[in-house]
Amino acid sequence: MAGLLADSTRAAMCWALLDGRAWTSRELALHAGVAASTVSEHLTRLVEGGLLVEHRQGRHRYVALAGPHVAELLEAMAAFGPRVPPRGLRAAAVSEAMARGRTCYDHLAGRLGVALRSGLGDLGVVSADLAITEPGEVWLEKLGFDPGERRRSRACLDWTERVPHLAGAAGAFLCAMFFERGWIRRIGTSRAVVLTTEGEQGWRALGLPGVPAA
Amino acid sequence: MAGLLADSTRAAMCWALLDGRAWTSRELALHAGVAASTVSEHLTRLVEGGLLVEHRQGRHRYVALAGPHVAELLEAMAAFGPRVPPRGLRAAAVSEAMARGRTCYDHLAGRLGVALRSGLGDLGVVSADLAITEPGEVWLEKLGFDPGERRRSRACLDWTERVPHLAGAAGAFLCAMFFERGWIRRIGTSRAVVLTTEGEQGWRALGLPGVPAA
DNA sequence: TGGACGGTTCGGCGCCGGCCGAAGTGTTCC
DNA sequence: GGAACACTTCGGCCGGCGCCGAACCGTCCA
Repeated sequence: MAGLLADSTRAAMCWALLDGRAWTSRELALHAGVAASTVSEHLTRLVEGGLLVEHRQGRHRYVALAGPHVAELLEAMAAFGPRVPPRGLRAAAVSEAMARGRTCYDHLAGRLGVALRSGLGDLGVVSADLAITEPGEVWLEKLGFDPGERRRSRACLDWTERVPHLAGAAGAFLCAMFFERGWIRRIGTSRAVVLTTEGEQGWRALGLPGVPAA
Repeated sequence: MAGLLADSTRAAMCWALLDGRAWTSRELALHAGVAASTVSEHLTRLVEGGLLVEHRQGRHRYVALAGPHVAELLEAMAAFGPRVPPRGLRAAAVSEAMARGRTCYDHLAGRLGVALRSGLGDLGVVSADLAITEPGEVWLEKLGFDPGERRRSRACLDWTERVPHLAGAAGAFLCAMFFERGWIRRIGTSRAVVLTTEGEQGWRALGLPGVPAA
């Protein structure tokens, strides 16, 4: 089973899927730099292994991570790997952008994610264990969080910061809200995100301390 | 990095080390059914990869898991694997014993571990998020738990039950206490454990509901 | 000071699996 | 209907890696 993630090409594909979107087979082939036939075989194995789910539509085959648990497993494993410094100016810039803030499947990670978590902790919305407190639930509902969703939040080990951050339903909700309100913006098509000026204002308006440096 | 766990021999070795003890190179070779030279190479790679730590003593080389995080990663990955039914009566018996109750590195897992967790939840010792509550802390201290230890408990995804159970300092403390008081006993030299009759009495004496079936 | 023993290093064997290109299937668009 | 396109299947190549046995190095014990 671990063999599924052992291959560098498959790992690259899963890593790309961590942006939470569904990719087409061709896109993954381009991204991974291998032939379409190779990707096809890999995808079949990953789907059979339960790591990915597929969704066929016309002549396209869309694949996505099978769920948040897969994303969390991936980031947890990445936290193990040897911290290889990126080679080249361009790679270093990309790496720095990712470390600053990024999406992790459906929630925020990187320094931005950690800042959000610690801010929520200061506000008393979540406990030190990343459980949502009762006042925190009220606070979230005011923002539009549906209490019918699973109340249980989840910790997700941050790949760059090596610190847990907020995942689960609440993490996904806040990330979506940040996007909707234009508080964060993707850098190109990557997973990296930046806090916009509106985002900084919103950050303060929520009462969150310590606006993260841009 | 994931390649370290991809090989079945290395996986078997790590799996054996999940009992929390330090094994010698020879024992692992016997267990895995490969030559000593092969094990030696595997161990070197696993140690370099940070999954294992070694401790040389005389002509022996003891290896153990590098920490609880490794154990949790292993069980989390095992929870993914296809539930292969064991082949043969003997294998089925072993599997059943493991599912009933076992140690997971330094804490309890299996149905016994899950029963413990839910019992602690009913008592209000831990929250639904497996965080230790304030009354829970008092409760644990009465049993001899050192509050100086990290208060943060950890969730560990149970391999057989697919449900999180109590790991971390509190989980390790309770498991050690159960052993000391003779409430649980290892079956042979395996990770599987059984609740003794003293254990059943103790279970009730603690006020835990639902004594797990023997 | 031998011999037994645990562990390591090295050379070589064999298999597994990732990769590609070519041919084939189904879909969409003109 | 035909052409372009996304994807799949198949055969074959090749590199990597797990495995072993043999030789070697230290440690422990008589």
